[in-house]
Amino acid sequence: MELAERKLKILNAVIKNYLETGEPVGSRTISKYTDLNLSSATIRNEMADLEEMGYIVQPHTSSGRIPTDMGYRLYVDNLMREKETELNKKERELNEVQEFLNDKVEKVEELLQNTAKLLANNTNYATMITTPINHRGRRLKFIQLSLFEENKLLCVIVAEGNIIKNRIITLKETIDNETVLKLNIIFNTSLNGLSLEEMNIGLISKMTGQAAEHMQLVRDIIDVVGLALADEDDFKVYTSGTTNIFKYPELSESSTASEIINTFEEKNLLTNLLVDKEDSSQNKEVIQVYIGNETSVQSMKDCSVVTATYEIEEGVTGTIGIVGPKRMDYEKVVEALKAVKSQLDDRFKKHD
Amino acid sequence: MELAERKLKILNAVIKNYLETGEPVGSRTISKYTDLNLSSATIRNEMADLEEMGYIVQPHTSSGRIPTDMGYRLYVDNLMREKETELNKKERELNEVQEFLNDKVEKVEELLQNTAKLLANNTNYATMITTPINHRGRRLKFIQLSLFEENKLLCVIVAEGNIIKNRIITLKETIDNETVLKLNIIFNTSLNGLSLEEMNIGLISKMTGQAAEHMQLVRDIIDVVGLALADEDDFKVYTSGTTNIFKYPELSESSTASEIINTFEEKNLLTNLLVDKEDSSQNKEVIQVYIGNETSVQSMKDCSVVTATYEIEEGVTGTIGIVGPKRMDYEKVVEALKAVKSQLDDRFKKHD
DNA sequence: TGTTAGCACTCACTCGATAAGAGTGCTAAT
DNA sequence: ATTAGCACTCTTATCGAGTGAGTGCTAACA
Repeated sequence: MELAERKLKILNAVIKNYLETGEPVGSRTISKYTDLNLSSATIRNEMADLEEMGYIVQPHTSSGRIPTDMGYRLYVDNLMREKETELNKKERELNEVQEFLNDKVEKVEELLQNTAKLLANNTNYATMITTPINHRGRRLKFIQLSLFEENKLLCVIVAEGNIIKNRIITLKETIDNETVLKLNIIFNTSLNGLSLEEMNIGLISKMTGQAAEHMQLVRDIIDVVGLALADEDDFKVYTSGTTNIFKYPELSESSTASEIINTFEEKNLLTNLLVDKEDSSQNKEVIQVYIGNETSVQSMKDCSVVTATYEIEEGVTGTIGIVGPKRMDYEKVVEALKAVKSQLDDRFKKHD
Repeated sequence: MELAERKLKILNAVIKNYLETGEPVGSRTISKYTDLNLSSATIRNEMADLEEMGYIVQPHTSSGRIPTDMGYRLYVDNLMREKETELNKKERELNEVQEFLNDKVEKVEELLQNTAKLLANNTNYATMITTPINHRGRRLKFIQLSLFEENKLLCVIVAEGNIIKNRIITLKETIDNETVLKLNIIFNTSLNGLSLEEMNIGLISKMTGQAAEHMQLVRDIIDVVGLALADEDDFKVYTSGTTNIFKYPELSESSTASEIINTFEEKNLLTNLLVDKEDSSQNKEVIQVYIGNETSVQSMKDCSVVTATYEIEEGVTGTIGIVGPKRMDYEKVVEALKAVKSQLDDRFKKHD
């Protein structure tokens, strides 16, 4: 069934009003604060239709209407206008972000944490942001072995994208510095540019051949390198503004709040909010909105989650997420996410 | 004024009972569930005295009594018995901890996070734990420079205690591998074993003398090393079980809970809970209890904080903390902290 | 045929009154 | 010194009445 123009306008008005107030909205309100010039009785008829179609409901007989998940969906997909009229405001926000992000933040960790905080403060919702990860297998760029103690070998492993990992190998045999130098050369000439999968048996036997006396050590090092490349211990989720959810009565009830906050504390639960959409990779560009049960994370069933993917280079992406009540200000959130996303993209590219 | 034996017993009974139930406790309850064999009327008289002395109060006229902060203090300092009778139970817990901590946890980060979680699950309070930090200035143990890109120099800095940091210096001039080798030798012979303060002007000029063409670079590297040694970016606070506070009605009210959880989210606020006692270093061995306003962190005024310091080697310590309602089970908490502390101490010493 | 005025009805919410229950302080008796 | 007894206080739960927002439906209207 096609929705008539007028119905859409009314639905839009209902949702807009509900987003602001959080109270069920009645026919009289719509009739007054809308340019439709219709009496409340007419609005009532239309609202009854909209209810029958599933876009709005009454919390109890004879109260105003609130949007259903389906109603929100329609709003987000078709009704919502991004506030492109308020260009100056948008630009102001952009500048603020820009200024903030350019400010003496050297470490990625700090940058991301600050971004989350900025976003939380500006939106009044809970936010999260992941470190960027490489979806294609990581390649080894450089390796440096050094003997820094009698029997301890430090392996510094630099992967593509200048991701640096340190591993310490405790030696069973003693080796001299000359050997270390030799190993360095062997490893850097043989392994560089290879991904985990490409380090195969043939290669290993060839390398152990070059350093016959230290077969075992070479194997150990390759193992360590392999594990280090595969290891995603540098994948982290930063959160901020968790307690913002207390600003929304519908989420403040102790059991609800507890579940949500718990999800934010258990970072691995949080990633579920962010990964499932990696699969549906139709368009990473776009900002995704998950309403209520659409999130597949049970504890978020009363929330909406809006995510954006930022990409610091081909195939290396991270996710930014905002969690709030279903009646969140989608326009503002989408706008803010776009601003932060684009700044983040730029920022990384500059520094690369 | 000295407290008579009987008053102490009654106070103890009041507090014990309140810890369990969270409800104001009346004279009748005490009279029945205590071996004093006194009527409720007598208890009432004694309780009136105890109230006058400031150990207990009535939330409103004609209700039972609850302990004041002063009452809790007396309890913690003098009345509380550690459950040494229940040796088997204690031992069981110890074993559980031990088993848990020995289980395939390689990285410190994971170990600490797991410890926090274990403690939170066992106590039903919110927990936190800091990484160990060195209170004496850190010394440089080893440095490794390598050119891993045309104009990018990787500095791997190993400090005492095998704390490893990576820094990347973007070069203004180009240098060859030979120079890097030379620099490595200069740095390792000149700087090793020195703390930040000992890297003085004289030393720097001597070093730039040895590598005359690269004065600026040498200075830059020394700067980077200095910053890296001073930088405590590896100081982290891990938390767990924040949402446990919802299990206690007196903390569940949205505004109270929000403040507490917010403090847990802002890790730097949390450190305030843990550092102020570093000063009063009389006895690090002992477990510290902060009741209500004693914590100096405003948001924790309705909570008690119990902390323990673990030491992985002379001068390198971290802190474990438990936050709960003032009516927390102090005995259990102290016991649990002791168990975890000792396990943690051992664990690190073993691996060193 | 679409729109509107009018009206009866529903439901949540507030407020006050009432009753029950837990606990106290005080007095007088033991 | 201890205790029984009693009047008193304060909280909490429950109930009913009153109010207000909002609806659905019907009948009149353009």
